[in-house]
Amino acid sequence: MKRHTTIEDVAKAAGVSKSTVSRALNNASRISIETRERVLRIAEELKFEPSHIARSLSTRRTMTVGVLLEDILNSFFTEVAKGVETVVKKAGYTMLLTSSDYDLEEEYRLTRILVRNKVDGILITPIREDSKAIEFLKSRHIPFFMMNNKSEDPDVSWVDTENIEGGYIGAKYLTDLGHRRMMYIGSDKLRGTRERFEGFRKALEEKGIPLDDQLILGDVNAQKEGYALMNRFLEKEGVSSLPTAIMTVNDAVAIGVLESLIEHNVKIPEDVSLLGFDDINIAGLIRVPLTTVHQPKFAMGEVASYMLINAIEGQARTRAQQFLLKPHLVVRESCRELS
Amino acid sequence: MKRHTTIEDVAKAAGVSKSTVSRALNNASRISIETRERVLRIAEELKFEPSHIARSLSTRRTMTVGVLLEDILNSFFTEVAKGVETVVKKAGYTMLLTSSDYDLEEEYRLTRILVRNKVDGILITPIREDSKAIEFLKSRHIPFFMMNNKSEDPDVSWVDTENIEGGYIGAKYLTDLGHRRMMYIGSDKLRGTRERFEGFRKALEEKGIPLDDQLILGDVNAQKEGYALMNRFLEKEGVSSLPTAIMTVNDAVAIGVLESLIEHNVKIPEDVSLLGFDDINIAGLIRVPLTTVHQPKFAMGEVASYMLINAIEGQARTRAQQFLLKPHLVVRESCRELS
DNA sequence: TTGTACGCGTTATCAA
DNA sequence: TTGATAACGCGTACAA
Repeated sequence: MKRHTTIEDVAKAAGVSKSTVSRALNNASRISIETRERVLRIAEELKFEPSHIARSLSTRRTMTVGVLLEDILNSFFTEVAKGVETVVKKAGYTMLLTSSDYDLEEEYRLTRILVRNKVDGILITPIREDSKAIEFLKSRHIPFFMMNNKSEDPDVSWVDTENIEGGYIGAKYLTDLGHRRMMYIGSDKLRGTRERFEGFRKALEEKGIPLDDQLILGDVNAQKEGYALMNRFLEKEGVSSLPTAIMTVNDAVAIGVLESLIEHNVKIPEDVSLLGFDDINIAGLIRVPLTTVHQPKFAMGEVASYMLINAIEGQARTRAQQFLLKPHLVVRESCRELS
Repeated sequence: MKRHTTIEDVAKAAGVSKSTVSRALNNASRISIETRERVLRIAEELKFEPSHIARSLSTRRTMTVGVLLEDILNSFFTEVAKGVETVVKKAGYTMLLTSSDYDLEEEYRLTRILVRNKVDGILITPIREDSKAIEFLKSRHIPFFMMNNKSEDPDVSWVDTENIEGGYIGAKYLTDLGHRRMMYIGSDKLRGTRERFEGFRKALEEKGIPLDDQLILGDVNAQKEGYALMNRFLEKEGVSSLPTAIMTVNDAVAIGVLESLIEHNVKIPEDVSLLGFDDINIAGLIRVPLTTVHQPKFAMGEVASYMLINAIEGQARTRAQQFLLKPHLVVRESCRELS
């Protein structure tokens, strides 16, 4: 059974006590330059790596933040994570990344695992703002920050895009192009979708377009699901029952839908206009460059992690904070004007 | 200063000792049903979460595996990670995900952080098979498994695609289409690229096409870099000096290159044929559906993590293992036959 | 400036 | 079936 080198080994090799080694590694003060350098040299020779575990147990700090995303295969989330990583790393923290795949039980399970791991704080894109995971974090007084969702609770901090406005911008663009009969694909279980749909509704109302005529298709979040849903629809209802425009809850779903449409020989945007949401890095490069509503993803990760670390390290009990990010339309080639 | 509930608190509340609580939580044996259920109930009431930190310190196991990727924004790697997550989760482990961004120093730094965190094992897509990070892992006898790379060292376990064959398949396809003057974009610093290029060379040799006529452009791995490189090339050399076909080291780079070409009004595949590598999930959906060499990404993650956990948990000192995965060509629309 | 001794929260060992 | 006690490896008052 091989054991790793401990602080004790270094101490012996240097002929000093554990505390001296510890001071040499952390506390620059209260130690003579000579012994400090000698200890450091010996530690390096022995390839000593201080046990993060033991250190955390002692200091009650782990210097890690847990990041719990909904779908790691959707680059919306990895772009957010990239923003997180940037600021977190600069502050000396490590991020622990996991993904719930939109499964509430899994989200709860992973949250508890993060807490067991004693992360200093948690960044989460919650499936629902009132999920068990959120309740758990609140009751345990774990510093956390919601991303890509909102909460009515004034004690909860979050950063989110103005989804109603985003939905409105997108739908207004479609109605301005002359579309009257549309399909909205998303998940009514998610607040973000509901808000985007609310904006969609608002835009239609303004033009006096009845909502009853619209097709609302739900519970879809991931690319695969969008693909499967559209396949089912086309096989059941046929191409002829397609509306003139489709708005999806995010680009991943839009791409899945696009894939299905192409396989069924539906031309975009000639036969159907397609509008996404998020503006993920690939959106402009897919077969039909996707017109979509841009979300500031990287900034979302930056803001959330910056504020979380503030809360972790802040001495005074700071108030919860909320941030709204502005979306904007990015016009590409997936929508056409109706003649 | 708020403290979390510990095993001690539960013990007091239940009127038993720490050891009994511990047994109730882990060891089903050697404890009476009644006390066990009572303890568990009380633990639940107190929302007790055992400290993973303390447990790890005691058991010398963390039940986490570190996953160190090269580029988290390239979905090749997240697809591999998805494969890892699947088997790792089933075995009760958590994965700790990080990304080096092709930076050797960063790779080394992150490796040491993972070791400090006392992960039970490490899965790594190493930038180089002989990097400091790998040396470090070997010298410290940390169980690890290389993905997406090979090693001559018989003690090192790895899983990789047959890159030479992959490069050959791709280049042969291009030469069969009649291409004679090509451009190869990758990084000669990476073994995978060198191997793929070796296959490229082999295919050209078979047809008697001189290698000297080919343009070899290096150090490019990520989408952004591919985009920047092609921009520089076009601005310096002009569109007229473009070859008839471009082969890239991976799809991410191909997409970046495509982006640049489109902006310069170069038509794919009419003006230039473009061939990728990896077959990432988006490859078939980009503006010009990408003809590419498929790698079994998910399987790569599965094999590596399965074997790593075997090594971690295996009692007998198992030999190092090597796996070669077969690539195959996926023909889409980004290459054309030369008349 | 350095060393001693204790605490962090859990599991493992050995008695009872 | 239970409980007391010693690890696990590090940081840190407090003492020297």
